[in-house]
Amino acid sequence: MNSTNHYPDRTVERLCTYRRTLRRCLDEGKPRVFSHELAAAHQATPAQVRRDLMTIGFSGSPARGYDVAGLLEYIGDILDPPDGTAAVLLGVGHLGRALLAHFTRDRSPLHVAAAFDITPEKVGASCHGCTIHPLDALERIVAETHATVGILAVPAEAAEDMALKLVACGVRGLVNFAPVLLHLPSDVTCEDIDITVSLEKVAYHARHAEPRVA
Amino acid sequence: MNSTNHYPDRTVERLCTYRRTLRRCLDEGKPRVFSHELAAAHQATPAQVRRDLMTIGFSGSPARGYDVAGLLEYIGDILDPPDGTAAVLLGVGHLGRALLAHFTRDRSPLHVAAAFDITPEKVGASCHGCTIHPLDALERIVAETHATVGILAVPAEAAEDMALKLVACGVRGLVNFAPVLLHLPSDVTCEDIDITVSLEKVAYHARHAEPRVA
DNA sequence: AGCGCGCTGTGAACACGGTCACAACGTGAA
DNA sequence: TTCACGTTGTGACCGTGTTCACAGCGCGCT
Repeated sequence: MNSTNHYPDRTVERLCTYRRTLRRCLDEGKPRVFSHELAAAHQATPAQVRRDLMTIGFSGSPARGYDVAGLLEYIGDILDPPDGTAAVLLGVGHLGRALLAHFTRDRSPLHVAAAFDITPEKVGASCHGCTIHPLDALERIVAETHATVGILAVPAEAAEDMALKLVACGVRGLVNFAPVLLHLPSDVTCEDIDITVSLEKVAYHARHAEPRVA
Repeated sequence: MNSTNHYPDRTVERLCTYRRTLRRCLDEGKPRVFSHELAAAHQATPAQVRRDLMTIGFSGSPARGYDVAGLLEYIGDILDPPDGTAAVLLGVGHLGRALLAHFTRDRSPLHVAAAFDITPEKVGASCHGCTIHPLDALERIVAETHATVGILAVPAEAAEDMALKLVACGVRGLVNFAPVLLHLPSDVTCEDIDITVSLEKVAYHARHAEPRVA
């Protein structure tokens, strides 16, 4: 378990979602959870949950389960940098606005620090509490806000350009909503969210599902 | 290769994206492609592409590659029902509106046939060319439009309820944007798109990426 | 016509994540 | 104090998806 190249992607993903359940437990005043409870709240088996917690090195106690507050903090230490994570949004179209609305509502250790758009008449305006900046302010604002991730909500044609601009500013993580593959340096992490593909996949599976299994 | 339970999810996903590249080839008047060209346009190796095409039973010719038009049609026969796929959208908030805008622009064999919302003042209005219906019209309209997939863009608290309503109407595929796990019958396919988790994952990986690899 | 290059098709090996099954152990009851 | 139950921690196993490596083959060049 060296310092670079940490935990597997799938495990990290589940950690993010375990947190939600743990927070709910905390809200409900539930001090301890069992692996099977966490498993039920996710798409997982108890063994999977235990394996994940083993992977990150968190121990529970037999017959009493895992300490909710302790686990929550432990996961937080893994996922969150001490000073929170700042993101910048590129492209304030329909999707960009929806994302801004989402992240101003959503309570999470992540916040969108600034938004950018090329359209001159959008620049200077504010959307869901976030000021829209011109593109040429990107480098300055990324530096000022210490943003480490970028959200690409721009048209497909502009996506790669914008991605490279972000990378040039030092951003090393991207979430890309444009339906194109971005060619990026290997030290940049990119998560593609392709709504059309997701829908087509689901439509396919829905057509070919067996009538009934369980 | 029985009729139910078809191709692996990952393969289907790549087929969706291969189509994009193939359409672009067609637009450019390129009649044939090699596996390494398709691979370069995706996150894949040439062997992966050949394996996918082998899986679906499409043959190319050595030294000339794959026929673009033929492959495009072949994939279309696999992915698209003969009469297209209709989807319904539940929840016309910020995200719902962005999705409507997206799908009225995007040319694909998929279209959003109707939108639904509980808010009385939204009902009856039209958004990006799509009429917003009241929830109690769901069953009728799903039947009329032969919608097979549902898009959930509702708050987390309402998601499971809405999902079950859709399933009761005969919908067997869901795309869920709400940050909760839906408990559904096993013959229903559900794809979760969780933007917060994606961002947290990317932020994590960005923090732990090795400084440079290739 | 013959040759060589470069592509496809595919069995075999590999890697990874997920699951099983069980030993170890703490807790609560008797 | 002792016992039995239920849960954790984990080595071994398994299945799936990806990659390797090479045989087979068609095209274009000479």
